[in-house]
Order: sequence, then structure tokens, then C-alpha cells
Amino acid sequence: MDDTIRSAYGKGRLTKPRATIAVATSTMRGAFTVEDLADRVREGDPSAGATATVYRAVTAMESAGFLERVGTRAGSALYARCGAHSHHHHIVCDGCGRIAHTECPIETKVATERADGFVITRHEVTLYGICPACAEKDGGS
Amino acid sequence: MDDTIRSAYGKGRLTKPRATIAVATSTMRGAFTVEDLADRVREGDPSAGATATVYRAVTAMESAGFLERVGTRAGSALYARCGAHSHHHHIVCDGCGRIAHTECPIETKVATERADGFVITRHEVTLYGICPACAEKDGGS
DNA sequence: CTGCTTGCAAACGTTTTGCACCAAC
DNA sequence: GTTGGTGCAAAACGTTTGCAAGCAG
Repeated sequence: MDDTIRSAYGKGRLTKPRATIAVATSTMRGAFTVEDLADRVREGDPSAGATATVYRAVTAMESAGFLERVGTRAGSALYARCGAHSHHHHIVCDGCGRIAHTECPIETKVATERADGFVITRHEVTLYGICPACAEKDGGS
Repeated sequence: MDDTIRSAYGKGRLTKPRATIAVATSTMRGAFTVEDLADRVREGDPSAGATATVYRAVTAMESAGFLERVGTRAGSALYARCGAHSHHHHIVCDGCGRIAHTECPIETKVATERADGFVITRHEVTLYGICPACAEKDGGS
């Protein structure tokens, strides 16, 4: 766990606020916004978690491959920790933010070669839905 | 062409600014941001094209199915006119914004049924790349 | 006439940045 | 001691909204 936190920022420095922020990511149940994460950080340590710091930490963790941007909700970017999987995409629960992974639905040749003469360099695929827990909670409604 | 413009806003009113804005959409070569469109509108009629008006017009045209949101670039929403195709997705050129269409790569059963127990309600798929023209322009570089 | 649309400006929420201070290496 | 990280506040960004005036239907 400790080495996990150390890896969160790649070769960046591991300061106390950064450690707190990295730990906070593991307490988030699924996808979260930067503000969600900042709130969680402040719960444990009100002196830490300045918004700007959390934004910078999230950017650093994303660069290090520790976090992934998994979608958007109400104009805010959603992030999540999802280990070192290979190329994949995400299913984000509109109810609770829980995420699941899916394999890339785009055939390799389409994704990296040509489509209509375009050379595809990257793609974004995000699915949104309702997770089993939220489906059960909402029940018949 | 005239009836095309009339259809742009569905049953909304067709005012002069709105007509100008609708015409401007057809002069855009591919995907464009709202600000891009507003600039184009102002080129022809500096008195028209207040940012708020263009935003409202774009929203109205999107509701009417005349425009589609096709992706994101540098934090701004990208829109494009793409006729009345059925369900499809877009390939956006990172060079010039030109777009192409692709069929949905997500099998229907995955897209609308279940994946990891999630009930998928919607999905976003956008490909980014370089169009043939931009590839040629950049040439050997 | 009615009420949708306009333009302006101000508000909004998210994210970024300038700066002086401080702590990790 | 050098460099990168922190916190604050302010700015930047795209976008939305309140309002009085205007024009389409």
C-alpha cells in the first residue's frame, strides 16, 4: 500500500499533502471529480487539500498512470483508479459513480489505421448506465 | 437550402440572427466550436452574433436535430451538421476539424443491455485523427 | 398583441496560474 | 541548497442567465 502511494506520482516528490491525496483516491468508491476528492481530503485534514493543490496532484497522478480520466459529469472531469490494465474503457454509473471496465469495442485496424482516409490517433469511448446496486435501490420505480 | 434553414430550429421562430447563424453553420468545413461559429457570423454581420445568442441558437439547432455535438477540443464543445443519419459516431480531424462518420462500434447488446451487470443507457464514442488533406499538407514532416 | 428572441453584462462553475513560502531530496 | 510542491487569491475559460427592448407569428 505504501509503495502504491509512492508510485502515485511517478518520480515526483511525495509530500504530506500528496500522500493524503493519494490515500484519499483509494477511499473513493468509483469515479470522482476533483472537488469530490478535495472534500474527502479535507475531511481527514482540514489544513490540506487546497483546491489548486488537489488539481495539481490529480494531474500528476494522471501523468504517472495512477489515475485515469474516465468521463465527464455535469461539466466536471471524472477520474478513477483502475490499476494497470491494458487498453480499456469505462462504464460509469450515473447513480453512484461506480465504474466497470470494458474491452475496447473498436477493432484495432479501425482504431489505429484508417477510416475514411483518416489516420486515427486516439479515441474516446465512455459508456454510462446504472450499476446493479443502483438498479436494485431504485427498484421498480 | 431555404427550407433547410427553416428546419434548423424546428418549430422555433426564424429570426434574422438565427437565419444568419444557420447559414454560417453550412460554411464551416467540419466540426466547430460555438465561438468559431460566432466569429463566422460576425464576419458577415458585425451587429449580429452576440455570444449568448449563438449559444442559444446552437442549443436550439441541436434540439431540432440540425446540429450534433461531435466531440470536445481544448475544453470547448465541438458541433457539426451531419444530416439525418441513423445512429453513428464521428471522426474529428485534429488538424482542420473536418469530420467523417463511422458506424457505432459497440454491439447493440453491449450498448443497450448489460455489461458487468450495468444497464447501459448511453455511450460516447469519438475518434480523433488526421484527415487525408491534413496528412498530405503535413507531408513528410 | 403575445411571447419568443435578442443583446448586453454580469454571474457561474471548473480549472489554471502568479506569487511568496516551505519542504523533499 | 536547489528544486519542486503548497496555499492563497485572482484570473481565465467556456457557458449560462437576468433583464429590458425588439420583432416574429
